[in-house]
Amino acid sequence: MQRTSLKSDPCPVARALDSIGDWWSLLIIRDAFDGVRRFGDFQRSLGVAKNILTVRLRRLVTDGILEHTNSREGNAQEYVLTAKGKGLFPVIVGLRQWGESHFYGQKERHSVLVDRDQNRPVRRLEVLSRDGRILRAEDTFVRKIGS
Amino acid sequence: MQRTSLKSDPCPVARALDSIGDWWSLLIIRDAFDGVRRFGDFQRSLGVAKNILTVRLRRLVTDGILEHTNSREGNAQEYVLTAKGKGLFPVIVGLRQWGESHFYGQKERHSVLVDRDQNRPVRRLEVLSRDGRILRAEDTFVRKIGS
DNA sequence: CCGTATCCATTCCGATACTG
DNA sequence: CAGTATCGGAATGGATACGG
Repeated sequence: MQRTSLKSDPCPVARALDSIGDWWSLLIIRDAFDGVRRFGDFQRSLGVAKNILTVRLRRLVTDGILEHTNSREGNAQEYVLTAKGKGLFPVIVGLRQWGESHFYGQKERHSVLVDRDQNRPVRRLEVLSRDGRILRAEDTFVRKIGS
Repeated sequence: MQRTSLKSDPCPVARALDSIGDWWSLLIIRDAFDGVRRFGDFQRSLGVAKNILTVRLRRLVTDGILEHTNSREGNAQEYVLTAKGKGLFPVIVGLRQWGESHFYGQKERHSVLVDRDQNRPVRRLEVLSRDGRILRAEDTFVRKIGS
């Protein structure tokens, strides 16, 4: 039996996770946001086996999240986020802030995402309604379409 | 060799993914946000094998994301999101909106997350600076703390 | 109805050796 | 440097049978 594919799942969350819902992909994407571009740099930064990294990178390229610029003028090839890949920025930020809130003891400090302009931490990620209210899960529901 | 644990990784994203970075956990959490509470309902909704679901639920309870209310007055036990689990709301919304944007053809429609008060779709999730500007990845950097 | 136990196939992952 | 090839152990996933 094969792992169930979620590519055709009606839920957008499921389809998203079909692409990036494994152990390494989101970490690769995090590194990409931090400016990592080369195979060896991903490999050292993540401590992942090279064969695994190869497969993961290939998948991300196939799914249009990374672009493999092989044809740059006479120098090293790179993996760069596409527009689709950059669209995951709020997800990474959300994971980061959730991690900061719940996985560090009182004395243990962690890195912070900083706004370049203001040189201050980024505002906490919130789900907002059209008129700017902060929404919690209880304030929302999923309106199903079609079947 | 065992899978590398990320529990002590310096990066908050990594620690977060150590808890929820597998194929099923985020889908379970999505269902929990949608009001699913019982074992059998998760099982049917996800189509996951029961033994796997058992392990995943136990892990989520251990990590403080779900609470297993066994002691309710003489009736069925339930799995409910804790405060920590509810903190993943922006992440789920981010995944949902990213999935909506990139995995549906022009004619294929999808469900929408709706604000109960206004009965309108929730605002697109954005990363904001302290003064309300919309930040993109290029506008931010990670300030590392300690080593 | 809520799980647990067992079995088996597939996949994942890490280590290492190797190629261009 | 950027992968590919191969190997073995571990984890995952699905099906099914079973117990409370």
